Amino acid sequence: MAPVATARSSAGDPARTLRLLWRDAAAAPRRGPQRALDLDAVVAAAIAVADAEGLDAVTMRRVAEELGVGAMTLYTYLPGKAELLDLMLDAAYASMPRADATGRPWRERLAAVADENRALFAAHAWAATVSTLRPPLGPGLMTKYEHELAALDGIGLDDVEMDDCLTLVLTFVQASARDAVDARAARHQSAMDDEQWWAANAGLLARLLDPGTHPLASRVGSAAGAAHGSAHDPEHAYRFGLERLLDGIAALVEARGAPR
Amino acid sequence: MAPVATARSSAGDPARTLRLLWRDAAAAPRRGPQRALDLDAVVAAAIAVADAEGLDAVTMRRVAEELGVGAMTLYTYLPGKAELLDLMLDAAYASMPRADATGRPWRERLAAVADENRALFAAHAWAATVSTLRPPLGPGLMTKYEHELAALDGIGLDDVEMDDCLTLVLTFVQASARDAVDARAARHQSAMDDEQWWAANAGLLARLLDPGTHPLASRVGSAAGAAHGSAHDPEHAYRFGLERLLDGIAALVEARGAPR
DNA sequence: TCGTACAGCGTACGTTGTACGATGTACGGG
DNA sequence: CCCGTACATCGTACAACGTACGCTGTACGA
Repeated sequence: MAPVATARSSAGDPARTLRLLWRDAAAAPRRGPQRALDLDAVVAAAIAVADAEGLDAVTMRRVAEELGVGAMTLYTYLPGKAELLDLMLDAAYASMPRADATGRPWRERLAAVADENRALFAAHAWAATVSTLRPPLGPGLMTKYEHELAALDGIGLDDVEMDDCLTLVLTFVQASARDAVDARAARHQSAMDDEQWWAANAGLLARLLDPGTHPLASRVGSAAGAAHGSAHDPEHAYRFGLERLLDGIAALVEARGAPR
Repeated sequence: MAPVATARSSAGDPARTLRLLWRDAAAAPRRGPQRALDLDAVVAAAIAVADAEGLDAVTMRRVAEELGVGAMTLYTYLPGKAELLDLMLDAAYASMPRADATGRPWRERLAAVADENRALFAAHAWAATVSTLRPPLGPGLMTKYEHELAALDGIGLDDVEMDDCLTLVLTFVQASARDAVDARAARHQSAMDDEQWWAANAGLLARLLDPGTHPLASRVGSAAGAAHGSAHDPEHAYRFGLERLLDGIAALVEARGAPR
C-alpha cells in the first residue's frame, strides 16, 4: 500500500493541551520517583525522527526507543500522540528565524513571510502535512503570528482583512509544500522519481488520449510536461502562485487607498 | 489517536494502472470461472463508503463486505489499494457536472471552474485528501482538464501559463476543501465542533497570551475569532481567497494585453 | 473428457495507538 | 527514622490495517 499519514492534533482536553504547550510548571507532580526525561527531550526526539524519516516513522515505540525508554513511558509525559504532534508543531514554529523587515515595502515583507514558511517546510517537511485547522495555541505559534501580522500592519487593511490575507498566503505555502512531501514519499515508496514516473506515463497516455476530442489537454499537457519535465513542478508552482497572490492582495490594498 | 489518512495513489506499474483506468478490454481473461462483480462495482462501493464515512472507512475488508465477497477477492480486480484510490478519483472527476460557459468573460469561467471543484469536494470530501502530485491519468481527469483549460483559452496566455493558472486555482480550492474535511473529522473524533473548540480555548488562551508583547496577535486574533466564531472559517477563507486569486490572474492577463 | 488457468477466500504476519495492571522508587507525615 | 502512598516505568494484550500465501472449486480449450 501507499498511505502518507497526515495527522490531526488537539484531540483531547484543551486545558490540558494548553498547559503542556505553555509548559505550566504547576502541573508538575511532587511525590514519586525522579523522571528520567523531560517533555522537551521527548518533543526533540520526535522532531528528529520526523525530520530524518518522515511523520510516518514517528511512532510511540520509535520515539521511545530513541530515548532509551519503553513505549508506554511516553504516556507519563503526554496524554497521547495527538498532543505530541501539537508540541512538535509549536516547537517548529518557535524555531523559525524571523528577520526584522520594518521599513521595507509591505510586498517585500509579505514575500519574506511566505519564504520563511517555505523554509520551515523545507527544514521540517512533516509540518506541511499536519492540519492547522485547530492549531497548537502555544508560544511558538503566537510569536509567529505576531511577527507575520506585522508584515500586514499599517497598510490600510482592517483586522479581519489582515488575518484573511495572512491565512491565504499561509494556506498557499502549505499546499505547495505538501506537494514536495508527496514527491519525496512517492519516490521513497515506488523507487521512481517524478520525472521517471512522468516519462513512463507520458508515452502510454499519448496512445490513449485522442487529440481530436481533447485538443487543449493534449497541447497544453505536453507543453507543461515538457516545460517541467513532469506533470507538476512544485518549485515553479510556488514562485508563479506567490506572484499572483501578491498581485491579488495588492489590488485589495489599493482599493483601501493605502500608503507605503 | 487522531489520524486522518491521506493516501497516495499510483504506486505500482504505470502501464497496469493506465489499463485499469481506461478499462482496457484486452486485459480481460479468457478461461476460468465467471466473475461475480466488475471493476465499476468495486469502485462504486468504495466511493459509497468514502462518501458516507470518510476515506479512513475505506478498507479492503469493508469494501468487500459491502459487495458481499471476501476481502482477498478484491485483489482479483485490482493490484492493491493504491489503484483503488486512483480509480475512485478518476470516477469522481468523470461524474462532475460541466456547464458550458463559452461566450462568458474569462473571470466568470474561471470562477465557475473553482466552484465546480468546490462542489466536487463537497460531494466527495475524501477527494480533497488525496494527493494529486501523480494524478490518475484516466478518462475522467482528461475530460476535466480539457473543460477547465477552456476557461483559460483565448485570453492571451501561453500554454504553460494556462496550466500554471489552472494549477494555482485547483491547488487553492483543494487546500480550502481539506480544511472542511479536517473540520468534519475533528468533530467526529473529539465530539466538539470548531466553535466549541474555539470557545474552550479562547478564554484559556487570553490568560496565557500577553497583549504587551503580542499586541497584534491579541487584537487581530480576537477580531478574527469574533468575526468567524472560530479560529478559522473555511467558507469565508474560500470566498476571500478566490477573489484575490482572480485579481492576481487578471493582472497577468492584462500584462499580456488580452481581449475579452 | 480432462488439464489448466483462473476466481474466490481463510488464515496469518507484522504494524499501529494505547488500555491495563504489575513492579519498583522516593517523598512526606508520624 | 520509617513506612504508606503517589507516582514512574513498562510488559503484555487487543483490535484494527494491507496483503502474501496457498487451498478449493470452476469452466474453457484442446
